[in-house]
Amino acid sequence: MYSAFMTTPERLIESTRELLWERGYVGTSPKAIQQRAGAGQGSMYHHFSGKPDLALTAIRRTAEELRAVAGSCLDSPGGAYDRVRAYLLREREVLRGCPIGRLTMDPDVMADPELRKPVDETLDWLRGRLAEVLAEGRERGEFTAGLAPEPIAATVVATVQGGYVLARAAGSAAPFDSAVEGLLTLLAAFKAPV
Amino acid sequence: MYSAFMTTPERLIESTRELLWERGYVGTSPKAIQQRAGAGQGSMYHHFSGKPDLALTAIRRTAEELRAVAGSCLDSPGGAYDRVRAYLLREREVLRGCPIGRLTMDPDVMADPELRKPVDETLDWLRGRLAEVLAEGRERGEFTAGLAPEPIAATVVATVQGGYVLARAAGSAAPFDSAVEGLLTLLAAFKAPV
DNA sequence: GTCTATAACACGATAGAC
DNA sequence: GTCTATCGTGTTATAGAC
Repeated sequence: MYSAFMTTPERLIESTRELLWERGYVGTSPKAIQQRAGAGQGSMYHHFSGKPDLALTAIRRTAEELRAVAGSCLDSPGGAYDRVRAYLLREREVLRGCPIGRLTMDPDVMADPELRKPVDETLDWLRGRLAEVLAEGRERGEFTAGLAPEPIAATVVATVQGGYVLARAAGSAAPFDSAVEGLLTLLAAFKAPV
Repeated sequence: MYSAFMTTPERLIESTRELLWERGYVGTSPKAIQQRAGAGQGSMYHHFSGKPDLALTAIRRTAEELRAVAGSCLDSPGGAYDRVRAYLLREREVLRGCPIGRLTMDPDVMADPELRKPVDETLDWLRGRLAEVLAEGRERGEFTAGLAPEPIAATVVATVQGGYVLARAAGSAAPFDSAVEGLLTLLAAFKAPV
């Protein structure tokens, strides 16, 4: 239940965002959304055409939020290694998983091009942005020439996404932290000698 | 639909394994299982107590299979780096994702300790086995002393699990292959000079 | 804008005939 | 062992009153 100071559509969107994160698209029913939002059925169908419409709005907002947070880590001043490190070590609710990445395992999301698009674009953007930071670092001589920006960027994003999987399986954030630690020591080997 | 030479329970288990892989636990209904298995409702409830029972049987079998395949890569003769490489490069249906890892995003699987156990144990075993191989390689002088087996093992498994996420989002195996390539170049930097 | 009523169907399971 | 019938509930809406 949300504050009465939020409008009904706003409460519906926020409740959908939470449920998509917790239970995915397949596991989230309109009824559950309505109950969490404290809104009736008529209300939901007045503001949105149905479950897909509401989900699309929710996913887009979550995607934008993720871009903003990741972007602020990667745009920060400082060296390339430290910016990647900041992205990897940023505060996370590890056991909840990634609200965007988890949608890739949802068959109904992947089957709908509209729902799928923001998921694809967000992870693609993230990989691209990381590759830019790494390339910049290499050109500035912070990294050795052997560092290939695109594959390493994919490895960084994959480590985070897979870290969530390991953490959720274990019921503990430890494997996530361990995977990130491992990646950072590997990456540190490519720092050019000062 | 399966061969008539498979027993009914066998067809039910195999059909459940496929559906859990494709749609997850929440997205898989008893009806869908029965239809794919070519079995009636009465048949399913005669051989299994219900959806959780059938799912448990299916998950255990899939977990065992994954252990066997991963184990055969990691137990192969040869150097530690090559064995990890063999695990990373083994044939995979990348776009289908990991049949075990995907279950970590399923709320009903995570909520049931019995269903969750094989998922946890499999990924935990995999991390442990990789750590053993890496530790062995370090002791034999194949890797430099700076390589920490446990964190790197977590990074390896996370890269694979996250690689699936990236591939499914992109609708292409390319990001998976890229992430693995990146990890292998990072790992190669820790090979001791010959 | 929000509410209740209703619909047609799916879910997950049980009962009992065959 | 397998089948159909039935059950109570949930799903995803639409209709129409307020």
